[in-house]
Amino acid sequence: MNAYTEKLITFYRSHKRMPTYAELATLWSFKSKNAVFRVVGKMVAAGIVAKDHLGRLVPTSTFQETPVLGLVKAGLPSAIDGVETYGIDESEMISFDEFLIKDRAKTYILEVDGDSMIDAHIAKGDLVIVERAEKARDGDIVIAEVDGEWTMKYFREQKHDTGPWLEAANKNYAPIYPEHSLRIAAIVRGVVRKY
Amino acid sequence: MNAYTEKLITFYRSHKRMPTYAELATLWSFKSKNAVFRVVGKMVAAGIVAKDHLGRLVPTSTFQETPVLGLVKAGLPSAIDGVETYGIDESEMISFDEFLIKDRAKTYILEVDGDSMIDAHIAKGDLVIVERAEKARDGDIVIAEVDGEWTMKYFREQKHDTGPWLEAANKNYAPIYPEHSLRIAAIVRGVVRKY
DNA sequence: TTGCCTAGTGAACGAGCGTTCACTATACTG
DNA sequence: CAGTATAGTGAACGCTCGTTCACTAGGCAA
Repeated sequence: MNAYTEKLITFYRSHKRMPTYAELATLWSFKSKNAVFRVVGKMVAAGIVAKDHLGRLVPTSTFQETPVLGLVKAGLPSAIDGVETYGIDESEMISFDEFLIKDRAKTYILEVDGDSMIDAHIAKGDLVIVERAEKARDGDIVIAEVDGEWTMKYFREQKHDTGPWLEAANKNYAPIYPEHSLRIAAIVRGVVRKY
Repeated sequence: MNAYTEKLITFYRSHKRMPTYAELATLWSFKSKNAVFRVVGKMVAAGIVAKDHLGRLVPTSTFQETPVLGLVKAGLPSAIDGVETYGIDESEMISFDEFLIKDRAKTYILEVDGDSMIDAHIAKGDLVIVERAEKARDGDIVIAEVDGEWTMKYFREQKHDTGPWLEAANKNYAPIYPEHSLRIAAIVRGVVRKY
């Protein structure tokens, strides 16, 4: 991660687009676009950036991602070295948006209220990433309408005579055996909590 | 969210840059760039996209974000309507990357191992977003090196004669009163879990 | 010293950019 | 029916784009 790359990424993150060669000349303190042209050429060769079908720069994965350093408890020594020394070149990088969302058109966020899924470590105030779906598999955490009321629970397929039912992750809540209707609206794909 | 906007956002997400007017003409099935020019003009007026200091299109918040529909348990009726009807125009939108990360240069991701923070609903396999820091405040969840070992715990300031100490969120783990050293490496800012 | 590589300058190129203008066809208004 | 918006076409504009070429200065090897 050299100085050129750093400034380029900073530009991209603040402007939400790639700079032109003229802008890069200013950014990198070159007086000629040709100097920029050759530095960019090396970056492309190194896979730091990519080029469009007609010359324009396109960001690679590096630009929106955050380094994953390792386990918090096991194998930490070398990982935590990274925290101190900025030695992030070899670590994995992820973007939360890409990590959490598979099908954008079907994905929504809901804020959690209540404690019925607390034993699954989904607490009040957490955000859940849900994906619209009509069907779920046993064990999925689903957003469902059961007998006219909406709720988030574990989906249980069969095992009870009356067909699919719902189970809370909290022993204070009884299982829900739908009387009239059970309609799946979405499946929970992830949980996010911020402090 | 009309058809023009949808196609534009799709283009941006797959190409990671804004299209040119010529590309938009193809995308929107116009034969003239002028038709594009006027549609874009209305979009800019409506705040859907923005323009650069020299004409080029720049994405707004809409482009990388996901709609937040509402609470899972309370006030759900209207919110869940959104899930079904795509009526997402009025809902809040967030980008996880922007939501979770304040200072990119100081932020890293760690994978959680062990169950010492389980009562804080941070389980094995979760990812924690941490921000490098030397100091923490009472109650923060920190990544720290205590007497040569790395751990994730609640940071407790004073209250014990020997100075700051660490507390697990699991009654099976005893509090940690550092004998020689307690060094804060990072503060936990968020948790992410994927199913 | 000579020769060669590297890094940078500065001018020039065609192509594609966003934008403007003149014009056409359709639809709504009185 | 004429009159006026509205939406689209197609050609043209100046400007900036990425790229190329010719040239200069410094460093290193033979």
